Amino acid sequence: MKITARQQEIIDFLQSEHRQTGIMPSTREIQEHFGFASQTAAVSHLKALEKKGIITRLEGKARGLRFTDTLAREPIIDIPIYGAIPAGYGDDTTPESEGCLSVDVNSMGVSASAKTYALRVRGDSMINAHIMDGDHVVIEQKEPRNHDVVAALIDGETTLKRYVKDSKKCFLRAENPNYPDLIPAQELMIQGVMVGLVRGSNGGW
Amino acid sequence: MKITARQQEIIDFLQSEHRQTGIMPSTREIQEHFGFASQTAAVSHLKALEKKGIITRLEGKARGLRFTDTLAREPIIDIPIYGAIPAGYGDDTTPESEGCLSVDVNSMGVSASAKTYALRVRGDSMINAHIMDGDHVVIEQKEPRNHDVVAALIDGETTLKRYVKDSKKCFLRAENPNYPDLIPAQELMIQGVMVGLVRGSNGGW
DNA sequence: GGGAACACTGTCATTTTTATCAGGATATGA
DNA sequence: TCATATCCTGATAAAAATGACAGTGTTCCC
Repeated sequence: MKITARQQEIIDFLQSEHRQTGIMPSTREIQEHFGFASQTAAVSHLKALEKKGIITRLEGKARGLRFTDTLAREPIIDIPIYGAIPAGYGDDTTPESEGCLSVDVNSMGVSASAKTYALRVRGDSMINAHIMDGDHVVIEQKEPRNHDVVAALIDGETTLKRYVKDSKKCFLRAENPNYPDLIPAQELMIQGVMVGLVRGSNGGW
Repeated sequence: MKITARQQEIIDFLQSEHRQTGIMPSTREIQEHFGFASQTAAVSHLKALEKKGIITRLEGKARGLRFTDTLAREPIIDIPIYGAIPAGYGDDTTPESEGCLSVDVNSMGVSASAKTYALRVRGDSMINAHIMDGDHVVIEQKEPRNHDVVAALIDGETTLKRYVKDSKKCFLRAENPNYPDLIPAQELMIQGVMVGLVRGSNGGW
């Protein structure tokens, strides 16, 4: 089953309309766009596309169109990006967001229900964990396990550290020899565990 | 302007319907779901939500509803993930995709029109560029500039290397002392330039 | 106590949209 | 050559959906 040139034009139109307006075009709008004298032309094209599995139609519903693979795509979560997390975080107050990072749950490996946020990394204290200045790390609010990378609140600023647990105590360690090692974890507030990282060409690397 | 409990219920319904069906519910469907005796109740709720800026309505259009912030979110591009890229790539043949990486254009910094694909990194030949085994790197098909990280085809396998240009020649260099340095670039096919990186908790790090 | 937003009922006109029936013309593969 | 798919016209019925008008209470704030 191949898609004909005309059918591809229809698909492109559906896609661009949906991107721009947020809703699918009606058969009449398709008709007008292509200059069909009859609205039936649009209908039969949609039928053909449905038969080929490109679109799914919900019968009896206005604009009841959907790209079949759109639902197949993993759901996308919007992760808010915070530059720095204020001290009182967690107590209902929503810190200022510097933007949004939208990724599908599959490629990041976080569940959609998890409480996550992203942090813009400043400095190179975690360079040996291959986390660079300008990277965005995705933090999930949960209990850290040994050797997890965690976001911790130190002196009012959030920094990334390696969480290390020996037989007795818990420590936080920077992954850079230039930074002081081993900070007792008891005195600190651990805000979450790193579960992902996004590096972009605009992220300065 | 606060959202009332009832209005939040409406929002939740719109959202869940849109997720499930791909299209927005009509006023009648809202009416039926909440058990309103009158369809006007649904209409006035939508008006209230529009006034508060939650949704945008396209008047005179069936199911002409959209969450205002959905369009504010940067458009999302679907980047196909390839494990290994066959030799003849570029000649119309679409290599097998191992899945999809969906990211908004802003956080990655790639334009939606650019030809991009993602590659799962194997090995640690670029560890000093802080690219780890299991990472997904986003490759854009364009001409490399000096010191760009590029995807190159060597012996039928795609590998990442640093592109270095001195006064006379172009070389490819691994970012790991254990790997052989300096491969003449002329003999190789450079497939694209790294523009982004995604590391997930399922990506083994 | 008055005004305003909220959360509805009930009715009705109008527009928007789907859907189907009956064709015509032109390809393309068995 | 016959069947089948493509890509259309033209007309018409029916359904889906919006939109507007006139009300009824309630709550909350000034």
